[in-house]
Amino acid sequence: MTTPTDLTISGKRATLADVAREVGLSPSTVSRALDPGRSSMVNSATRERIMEAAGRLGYRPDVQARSLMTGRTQTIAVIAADLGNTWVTPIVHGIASRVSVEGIVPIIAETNDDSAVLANLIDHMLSRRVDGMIILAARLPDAAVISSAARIVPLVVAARGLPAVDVPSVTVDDRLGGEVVAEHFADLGHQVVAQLMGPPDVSNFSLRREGFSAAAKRRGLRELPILGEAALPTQEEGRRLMHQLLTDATGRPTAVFAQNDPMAVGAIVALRELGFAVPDDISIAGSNDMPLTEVLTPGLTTVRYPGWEVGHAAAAVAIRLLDRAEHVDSVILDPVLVPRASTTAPLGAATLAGGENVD
Amino acid sequence: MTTPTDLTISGKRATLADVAREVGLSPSTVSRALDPGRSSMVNSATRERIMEAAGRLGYRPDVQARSLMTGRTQTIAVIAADLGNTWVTPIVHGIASRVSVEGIVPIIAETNDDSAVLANLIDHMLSRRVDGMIILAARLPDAAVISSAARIVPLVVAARGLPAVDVPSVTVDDRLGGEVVAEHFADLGHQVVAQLMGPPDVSNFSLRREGFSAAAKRRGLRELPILGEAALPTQEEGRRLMHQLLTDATGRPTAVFAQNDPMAVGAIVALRELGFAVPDDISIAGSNDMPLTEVLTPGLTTVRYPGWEVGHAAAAVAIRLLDRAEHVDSVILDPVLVPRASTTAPLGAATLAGGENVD
DNA sequence: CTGCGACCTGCAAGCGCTTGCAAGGAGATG
DNA sequence: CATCTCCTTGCAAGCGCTTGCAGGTCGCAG
Repeated sequence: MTTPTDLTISGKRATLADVAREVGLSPSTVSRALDPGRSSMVNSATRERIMEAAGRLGYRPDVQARSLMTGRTQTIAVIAADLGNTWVTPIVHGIASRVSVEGIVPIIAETNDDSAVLANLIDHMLSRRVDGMIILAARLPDAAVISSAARIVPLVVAARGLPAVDVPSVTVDDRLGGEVVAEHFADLGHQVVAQLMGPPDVSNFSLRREGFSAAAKRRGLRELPILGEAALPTQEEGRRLMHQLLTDATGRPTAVFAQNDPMAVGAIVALRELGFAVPDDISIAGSNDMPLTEVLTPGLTTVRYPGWEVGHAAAAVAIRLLDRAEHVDSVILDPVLVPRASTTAPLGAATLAGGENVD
Repeated sequence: MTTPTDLTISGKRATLADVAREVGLSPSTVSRALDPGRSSMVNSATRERIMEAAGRLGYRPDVQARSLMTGRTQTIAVIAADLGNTWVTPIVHGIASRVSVEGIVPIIAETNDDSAVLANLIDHMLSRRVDGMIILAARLPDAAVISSAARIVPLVVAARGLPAVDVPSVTVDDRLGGEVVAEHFADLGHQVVAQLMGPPDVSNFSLRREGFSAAAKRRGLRELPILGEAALPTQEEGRRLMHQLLTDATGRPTAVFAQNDPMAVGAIVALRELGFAVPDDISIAGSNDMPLTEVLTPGLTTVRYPGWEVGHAAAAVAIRLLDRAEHVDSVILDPVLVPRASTTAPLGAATLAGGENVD
């Protein structure tokens, strides 16, 4: 370090003025010389001197101060319901990947699914003058809050569509996700099927239900009525619903669609407890393609949820928005079925007896 | 909205001066009235008027501008190697939880394990005047870079200790993590054990190795020599190493410690391919307690890695640091063994089907 | 020799907020 | 009634940077 100034933690950093003084020029000139966009305005010899001095003093532009003038902070807020949710991570990852190439950096916060917190957070982020905002919510956030925020700052909703509000969103076609599972069951030759329903106020689940039911009907499958809903889309609830289904249903399905992977795992656990074999007695499919689902026994048939892509696309939309695009269309990505060992063609009815005597 | 001003996207937001004008006071007074810490300086009646006007105008303080004066941006940088890594997520989550209660918000970025990128990112974050920095790296980051950054900004390294550099860190005792597995094997009565080694330049793995070997020796177990190392700590590499172990080793272990869960899964896959039963022929333990390891068949014995706690503690250390604490001690958290079905007492030599006669 | 761009550089006015200091007024005190 | 204090409020000077505008120099054509 050739820096003459104190480098301790409290030592002041070099400012534009320091550099200017060092080379005997005005701050304006230094400012221009250091900005690649305007450095052509300054004599190249001077520019050299300035850059040399800047380097020597360890000058680093102050992004805060700059943004005060320019109005851009080069930050984007990412507001998630719960960072602990497995589906959130890849989305955040995708966002970070996309924005980082623009020199924009994501600021993250979580709402814990509390809409008051969400409103506060939006407010806080506006205070921070973020250039854009991406909201990641499973449940429907307060539409009024969202749309009023959208009027102030470029905003995109990811993972969750917002019907009837003119805010661009990036979602996965959950309806299609349900359909492909039903199609898969039909292709395998199943006739009687059922769903294990997640919390219905989360659109992802209700859309999967719709898609599954519609495709099942189209393919002439008999779908047993949905007996109950999971309070949370967890393994425990999946297990509970599977028990309920086998106890109370008016018929027995040969294939069951659990609306996410943890619930599917719970369903498999339940079946095992009751002495049924998966997939021989009952096929099970889940959704999301969580890590390790492939190595479960049996490997879980599931629907891959392209989280990274959602994040990437959401960031791209946000960027287009803050580049003053008038209107940007929402993006809908396709989920894709990943068939594995937990689904297979149904055996004859005979083998379905209480579970003993398979094979 | 009673706001008379334009609310379109380009409309200016209300500033302190606007509020001051509205109530006919100076900006200074308004500033004081709105800061809970100094609002006692202003007459309570005036304060009421100010707050009312602020609310009416939809005034929101500009954090950027404020930080220009105060020198604090209320942000903390979180620099991770790769947001896609499963162990990173809970740490980030823990960090967010801790800092949010201080009104601090995390800014995240990833290095892709590239130390040039790391240096740039640190620079960039300094430009943004972050109040503190938390570095999450699996591999040893350049110590010079780290320690010079630490001189400028409160910095803590998480998940990874930094020997010989005076920078506080928050880590999990990986050595102990290895020990508890060896102890567990010994308690079950195993005599011949082995490890599947992860990339040795990642300290977590080399420490696990040390711990395991030391404890094994202490308990009188025979540990087969480590034949090779994983290029990456993945399932595929775990599978490869397990094959290699059974082919080349001078003896056959009855229990194997795979240094993380994906490798353990790979090991199980390999054993299944070779016709060995887990845990009856060979017990397998992993490390990290990833989601779903519990429902694998067999449930995977593993070592729980307290990621959320690491993040939380790292944030706490950082906060103490930026509150001008002179020196803050590093934190070391204890991993804990989660015994499940993939480990059991060894059977007699006779039952070791594929293997002729170990023991 | 005058005039006119082209090219560089500096001035000064902010961006929206904080804060040390001083000033004004109202009570309180001797 | 003069003096002192406490309580409120305003002034003004920034924090570190950008930017419209003006001023200066120089080369060159008229």
